[in-house]
Formats: sequence, C-alpha cells, structure tokens
Amino acid sequence: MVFPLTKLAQAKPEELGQKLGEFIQEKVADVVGFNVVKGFLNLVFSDDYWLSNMTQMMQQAQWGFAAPDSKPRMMVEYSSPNTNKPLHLGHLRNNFLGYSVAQILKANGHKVTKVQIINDRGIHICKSMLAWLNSGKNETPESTGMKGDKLVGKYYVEFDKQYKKEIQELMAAGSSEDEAKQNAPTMKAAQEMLRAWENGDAEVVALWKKMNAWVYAGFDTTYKRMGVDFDQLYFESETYLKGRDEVLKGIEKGVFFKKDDGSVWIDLTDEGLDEKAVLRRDGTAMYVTQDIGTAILRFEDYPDTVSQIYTVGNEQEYHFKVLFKILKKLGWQQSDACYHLSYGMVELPEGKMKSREGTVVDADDLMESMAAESRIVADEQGKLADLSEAEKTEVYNVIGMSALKYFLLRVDPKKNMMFNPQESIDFNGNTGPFIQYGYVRTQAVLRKAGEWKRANVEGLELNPYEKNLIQLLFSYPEAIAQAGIQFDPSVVAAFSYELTKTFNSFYQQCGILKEEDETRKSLRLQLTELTGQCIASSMLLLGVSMPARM
RNA sequence: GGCUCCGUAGUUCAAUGGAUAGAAUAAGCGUUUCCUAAACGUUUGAUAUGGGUUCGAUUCCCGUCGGAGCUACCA
Repeated sequence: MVFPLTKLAQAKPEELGQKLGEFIQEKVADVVGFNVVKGFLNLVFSDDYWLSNMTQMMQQAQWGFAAPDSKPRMMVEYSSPNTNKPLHLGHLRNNFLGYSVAQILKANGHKVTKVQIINDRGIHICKSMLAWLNSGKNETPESTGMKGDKLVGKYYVEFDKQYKKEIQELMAAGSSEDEAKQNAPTMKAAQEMLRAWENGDAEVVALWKKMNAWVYAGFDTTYKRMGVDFDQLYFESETYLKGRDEVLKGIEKGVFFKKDDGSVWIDLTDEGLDEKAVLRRDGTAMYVTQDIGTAILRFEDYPDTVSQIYTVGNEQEYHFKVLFKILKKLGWQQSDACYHLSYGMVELPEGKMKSREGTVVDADDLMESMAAESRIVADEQGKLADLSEAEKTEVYNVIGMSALKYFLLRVDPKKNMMFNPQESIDFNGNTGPFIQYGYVRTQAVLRKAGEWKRANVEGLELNPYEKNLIQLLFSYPEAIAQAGIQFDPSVVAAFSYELTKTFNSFYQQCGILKEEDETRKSLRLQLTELTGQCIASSMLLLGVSMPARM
C-alpha cells in the first residue's frame, strides 16, 4: 500500500508503486516481480525463497513456538466456580478460554502458572448445608450415586424453594418484600450458621468440610473430562483474612480510610470511579477484600510474576477496574500489566441462562451428548468398525470435545455468543471435527507413504496449491504471537481452520502418493508432514487433541 | 439517570482505516477405477439508521433506533 507515502514523495500512487517496485526488485534477490493495482504494490517472491522457508520450518523442533521459558511468568486464573452449583455451559467457555490462553502464552515463551480461586466461604455454602440438614436424610454421593456437585446443587435449589415459600407466606401475612426477605426463618438460620462457621463451630466446620469435599470430587471429574487442570489452587476461606490484613495495613499508609460507622473505604474518584467499600462496619471482609488478599498472596508466592490474567465474565469489568486500581495504590506496580480476560455470555435462544428457571445447560450433560452425537455420525460411516469398544469410546470423546471446544473458542471472547441446544453443535464446516479430519488425513497419507526421504527440493517450480500452503505455514508464528498479545484463542482457531482448508484443497488437487516425480513427491510429503504437525500443535493450543483415526 | 459493550447473508461467526466485505450452515448443481466424501468444486444471499473526519470507513467521532451488562457494607 503506497498511499501514506504519496504526500512525502509528491507522486501519484501508481507512479510511486511502479518506482518502488522496480527498486525493490533490483535490490532484493528473492523478489522476482511486482505489480501495481490501485495504489497497492504487490511483490512476487521466488519459488526458491518459499522452498528454503519450508526447509527451514521442517528443521524446527516445534515450528511456530517461541523458546520455552524465554519470557517472564504470567499467571492465568480461570474457572473459579461457586461451590454450591454444578458447572454449566458458561463455565465451559470460561475454562476452555483460560486454559487455552495459558497454552498460548506458553507457546509464546512465557512461564505460566494456572490458578483457580475456590469460593468456599460465605452464606451460599450455608444454604446448601442447611437444606441438607433439614431434609437430606443423610444422603451422600455414595448412597445416591449422584456426583457430589450435583447432590449439593440439589439442596441449594431446595433451600431456594423453601426460602421463596416463606417469603410468599410472610408477604401474604402483610410483610413488605424486603422485610419478608430479611425475616424468612431459613435465611435467618443460614446467617446464624455462617456466624457459627466464622467462629469455628466444630460441627458446622465438619459439615462444611464434608460437603465441600463432595463438590470438589464432582468438579474434578468434570475438569478431567474437560481436559483442564491447575498448577495451584487458592481457597477463599484462606485468603480473605489476608485481604483484611492488607486493608488494615493500607489504612496506615493512607490508601484506605475509615468512616464514622467503622466501615473502611477507598476513594477512587480521582481515577474516574466511585468510592468503594473494602471492609464492612463489623470489620468483615467482602468480595474485593478477598481478591486483594488473593492477588497479593500470588505475587508473594511467585515473585517473578509480571502479570495476572483473570478469566471472568464481562459483568465484572467494573470490579476488576477497581481491584487493579487498589493494587496499584497499595504499591503493586504489576497491576498495570494485569488483565481482566473478560468474556461475553453464552446465550440460549430463549435468553439468558438462569439456574432458578431451569434453563441452564449442564456441563456434564452437554459433554456426554456431544460424545453420543459423534458416535452416531461415526457409526453411520462405519470406518471405526474394527476398533474395540473402549477405543471407539475414546475416539467419540475426542471428537465430541473438539466440536464443543472449537465451537466456544472460535468466537471472539469479548462477544456474547449464541448456543442453540436444538440445532446443537455441527460436525461439518468450520468445526473441530473438520480440522481433526484434515489431520487424520495427513497421517493416513504419511502412513501409506512408508519410507521416504526429505529430498532437496531446491529449483522446483511451485504450483499455486503448494505455494499457498507454504505461505500459510510460514505465517504460523505470527498467529501465535497475535493470539498471545490479544489473549484471544479465536486467532489460533481461525489459523487452524484456514490451514486445514488449504490442505484439503491441496490434497484434492495435487496427487501426493500418485506423483511420479520423486522430488516433487518428497516436497508434497514434506508439506503433508509439516501441515499435520501444525494442525495438531495449533489445536493443542485450544486444548483440542487429535484422534489417530476417525 | 450515569457508564460500558454489541448490532454484518435466513442462521452462527470473520475482516491491524485499504483492493471485488470473507467463511460455515441452510437451498440448488456437480466430483469417489486414483492417498478415508466428517472432503472438494460451483450458484444464490449481508455492513441497523442519519450525519461527520479521510484519498479511502464494517472499522474512528456525533445523533437515532434496537439488544446486553454494570452502577451493593451480594458474591
């Protein structure tokens, strides 16, 4: 594009392009031609230039990736669910996104620590505990065969039902809505239980430990199936006190101030935000307080951390603005580099997911139904007939998960996205299975090729399909870098898709094993090998694995 | 009320201020004696609206309309 230079050069775009083109062609050996179209200068590079690039790419151990641990440590937080409700579709987007960004940062050379904060403290836990005590009949995951998170979730719903019923009754008896909400006996009991918990009441703490353990066991099963993991867990029940201490220290430094009623605040009006409370009148910690404590603890645990990435929904943008400002004022300069990886909601055709209205898409159910769907497709094709049942199930799972992960990650994280359960998730077109299929194809060709040599391909003339493929493979590092800068896996997803499509086109148009010229056959096999590697490694950045067959 | 984000084919998604706005899906047509047709080729179809800045705007600025979110001593 030569427009920006026209003023400087005092020339018309076409003339300038012509002159520039002539100059570059003369000075740069790899440029063998050019043309000028409407102010755009297009340079033509020689086939040997592309062939030598290909040879170079083949020699890399992991083409596209930066040297491991060559860049500073970044911490990525994701998942962090409430411990009283099972995981749903929104959590899937969160987990896949966080895990993928961690992978991408690693590929960019960063040291990465994957963390999660477990929200195991507060009134919400007490609600499930209370309902279980009242009507649980000592049910356990073992006695009911339910996953622990599902069982606890059941009692959370039970509590809510009872609570609503009591509000109705109180309102019928003449209370206002606010009064009814405050005076409902179950809510009072839950608050009482929270106080007992905070005071270390042995019975309450024991129950809390028991039920939390159920939930974690359930979550672990789900995480395993999702294919995500964490390097370190942080528990809110352990960090909220640290948060409070940091706030108390901050008062002395003049960062926070105390109001007459004893509550503690920070004034952020100079930053364009409001005043924000950080400790209640009674001195107890709030949500932000806990986050302050957790953030500082993490910086202390991993002093080489230059940035913390928080994978949390976009409804909390204000919260993180506040948090980062507070950290800055407390003297943590790293907060400038901290980033709220804010993502949009997954919407259903009928609107927002609401657990109370039963319109949630459960994570376990969805993953299961994706695997079931891929089983149906695969059985129709009958290509896996000779595999054992266990091997088949493994393949179905890998395909189902790829469809799901790719579906959620190919979209710009910042945007809300639509999920239609009826139409479900596709296995054709711009999808995970399409890309897996392309990969399987590369492996099948290589398998059938048997022994072959990487011939010196210098001097070959490239056809457009070969050239497109090389050019695209050559741009792989750029895609990884851009995804890292923008914290955006969709960039990688787009690359994988483009690569697969380009390979499929090449595969269709150019015989690989049929090619009679040995040198050209070697070139095409090399391209096939490199493409397979890049598809697999790029999809691994999304957390998607490749089946050997499908 | 104030603040933030979003609005692109029937539908789901793309496009560092640049070339003829790309894909997928749905619908139609074609391609398997040749490396697995979950593939390939091909036809139809879109920038909510009115202004502005610019050689050039889906992109930046202002207004209108429509959608979502935040604005707790909740988490």
